[in-house]
Amino acid sequence: MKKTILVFSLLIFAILLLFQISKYAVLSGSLKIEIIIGVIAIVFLIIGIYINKKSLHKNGVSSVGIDYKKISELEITAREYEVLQAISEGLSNKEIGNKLCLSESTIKTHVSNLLVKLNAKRRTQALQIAKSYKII
Amino acid sequence: MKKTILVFSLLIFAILLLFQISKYAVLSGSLKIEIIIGVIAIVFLIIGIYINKKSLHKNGVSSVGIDYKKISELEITAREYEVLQAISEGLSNKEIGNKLCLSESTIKTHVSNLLVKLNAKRRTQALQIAKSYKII
DNA sequence: AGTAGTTTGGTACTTTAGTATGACCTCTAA
DNA sequence: TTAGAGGTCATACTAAAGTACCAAACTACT
Repeated sequence: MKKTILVFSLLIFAILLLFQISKYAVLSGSLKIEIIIGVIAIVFLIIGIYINKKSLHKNGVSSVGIDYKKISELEITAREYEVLQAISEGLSNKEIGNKLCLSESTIKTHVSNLLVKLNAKRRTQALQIAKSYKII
Repeated sequence: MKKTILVFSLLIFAILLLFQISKYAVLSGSLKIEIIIGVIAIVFLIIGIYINKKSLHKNGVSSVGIDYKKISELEITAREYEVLQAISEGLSNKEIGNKLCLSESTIKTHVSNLLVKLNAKRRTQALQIAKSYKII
């Protein structure tokens, strides 16, 4: 948040500076009006692109990162988290067991524990909840 | 494609017009330089935002929205898509039936069709595939 | 009016998921 | 050293999920 404020302050300052420079440059006749307008146009074109990209990142799908704090808050263990990730890949219990070199029983135990910790009734609901918590 | 060329031609013409108007307005002293620069800045800011949005739409799917083209490409019907969305909310077949005022049998039919169309073996896999296609 | 596609629902069945419980092992901190 | 936590696996069970049919009704288009 602080970074955003800093960036915007600098941006506004730069724009004001640009305005003043261009104004005096034109009045003193040291620069042609076409060049000033061209520079202004290019600068604001870039700013427009930048702002748009930012806003898309903000309310977009773009991954923000995983909330590791939440994972430990929910007391989800490393093994359980591995299983959760495998579930999100759409694997069955047997396939997860295969992938992690464990028996299907073990996976079932982990899944059961996960469902309790995530307060879910099904693995699909666990997925939805985990996503809302930003832990996958 | 023709539309794009037309839009760009008009845009370039408008920009050139703007340049000339602003130049003569300043030289004749009928408008203050600050106002001209401000207008130029705003216009190019908007153009920048517009171009960026266009380019995002162009190379693949827009990072924000849903790839509706892909949905129809996969021949997923409206009802099936509703069911797919309900699955992504972590609902069971019975709950989906409840939500859409349909029997569980009907939901099972829709789910089965969805799995075939998405080439998935399980609903969790369907979810993962649907996400990779950006249709949910 | 007939055809194709969608939607809805059913039965009967197999497979997968999930629960409950108990057992054994390993590691770590009190 | 012993209690606790994490991990592993098993059995037995119930509940969902998914498959494979079938059939009727309801569009929309020709």
